[in-house]
Amino acid sequence: MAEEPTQAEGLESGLAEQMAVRREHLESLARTGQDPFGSRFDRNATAASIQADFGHLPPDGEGGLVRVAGRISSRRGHGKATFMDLVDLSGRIQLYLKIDEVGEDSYRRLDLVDLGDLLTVTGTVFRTRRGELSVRVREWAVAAKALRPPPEKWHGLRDVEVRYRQRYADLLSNAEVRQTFVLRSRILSAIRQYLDHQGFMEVETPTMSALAGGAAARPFITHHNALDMKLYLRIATELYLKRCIVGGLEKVYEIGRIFRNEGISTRHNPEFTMLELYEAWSDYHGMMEITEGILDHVCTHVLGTHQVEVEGQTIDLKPPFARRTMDELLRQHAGVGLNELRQGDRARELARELGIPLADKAHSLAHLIDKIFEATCEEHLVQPTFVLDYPIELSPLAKRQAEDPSLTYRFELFVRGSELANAFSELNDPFDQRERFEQQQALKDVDEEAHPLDEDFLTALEYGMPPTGGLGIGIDRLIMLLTGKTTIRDVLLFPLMRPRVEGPGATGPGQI
RNA sequence: GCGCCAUUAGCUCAGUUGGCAGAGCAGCUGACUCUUAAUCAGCGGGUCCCAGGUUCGAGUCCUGGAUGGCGCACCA
Repeated sequence: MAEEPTQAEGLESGLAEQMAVRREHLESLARTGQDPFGSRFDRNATAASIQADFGHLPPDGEGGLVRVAGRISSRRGHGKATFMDLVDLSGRIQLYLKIDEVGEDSYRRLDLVDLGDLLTVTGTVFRTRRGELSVRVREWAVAAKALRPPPEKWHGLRDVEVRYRQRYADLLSNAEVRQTFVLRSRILSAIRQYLDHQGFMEVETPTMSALAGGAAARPFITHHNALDMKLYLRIATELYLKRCIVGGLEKVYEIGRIFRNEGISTRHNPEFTMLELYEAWSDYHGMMEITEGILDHVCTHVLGTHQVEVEGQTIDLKPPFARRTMDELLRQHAGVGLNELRQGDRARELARELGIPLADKAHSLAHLIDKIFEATCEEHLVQPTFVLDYPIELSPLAKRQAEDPSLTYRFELFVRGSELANAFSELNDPFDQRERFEQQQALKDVDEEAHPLDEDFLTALEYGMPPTGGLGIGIDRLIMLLTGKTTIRDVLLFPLMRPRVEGPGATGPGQI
């Protein structure tokens, strides 16, 4: 071991110096016979369980023996006594180590512990003079040595780029980030629990296929070597799930990853998670009930409240939600109904009047109506609102209304001006479906996202699909709403980032 | 794809009019047996994102680039 800091060390940069110190500590630890990367440790307590089990311990009381493990986040040495904070997923617990109690050798070895190290600890629970529940350590060991210093202990890791690129550093230094992902997991469990109780079965359909249908979006393209064929990553699960309904599975759902080759924004990641469910013998009214049921269940069993706060707005998720037709909303906020928009160039004119920026490509009527709705109505839909009766041009897979063939039995659920769910009574008439596909083919020149014609899906419909309700919920946006986040990247563990170019100045992964 | 903004120590951030690169945390040395953003004394640590340019002199001004954030477009 170096007696004094060498010249070389003195010249090293901050990080290299700190890593060198940690490496020396690791080696010294190994020399004392301790494995700096230990093995299994059977815990009988967590930070939170200690609070729960010994919360009523009197000031002079001494609780039972606990075995806890976690990361050292803070340390306050006092010569022959030391306090440390140990953090696990459940929370934080203070450790108290005194030279008289752990023994001199063990206490000296504490010099080899650095912030960020993972420790296993055995000791009794007591209350400090200041009243804080703590563990009086009898034995301790380094279970894994941290060779890199953790981010700043008080502010945590703030640099958003590093947070997303090195999420592990974000997670280990920001407890609230850990809690967001715990909550996401619980919400997904609750959704599955609710649907399973309603008699739905979870299925898995192909992520790759020769045709990307079920939505209007540009797909990712990949290639299968053995078959030497082009494959698309799915943009929706819809068409496969409906094949399941044809096959008699009656009530199916899939919570799956969807891939869309589109731009990236605070609300868009190239891959995202979508819940789609289909119920035979139901319709879009049934889907409204299920949508309300899912949200009610999650609010009740996960959040414990129906009020969520996002950017200072309070959203009330207590069902039933408002129900408004698209035509009604357009008349109210744009001053023009659907029928009028369909006439001549009215939609295009209005879009221009509203100053809607239109891309260079030509726009289908459906697209223009959608844009006008977006520009005039969406901002008013803050509290949960089902928007009903979408025009047929926007909905090539939805059932046509018997009373008005220009409309479909479809709704979208809006919250805070953005779409959270989309559902319709599924089109089960193979003749109508073929016509709609053909109309989409005609749009191909103006709309590159027009729906492809799926012959096998038509074949399935020809075997007979029962009247069916179908529903899609964007899970990431739901999680954003329920966790109060305004960026999709805050609810995705590993959002897509452009790779760092290697070279001088590059701060790629592993170079924090 | 377009516009605006950001990038300074391991981390969180200051940096004036263009004039020697700063603080807190973390690290190192020492003191301290109930602290909790522990405290006290001392020390080290910089490709100021990269490449050019202007200037006696650039973290600071100009041009180009990289990455990111926000907004727009596309979309869910």
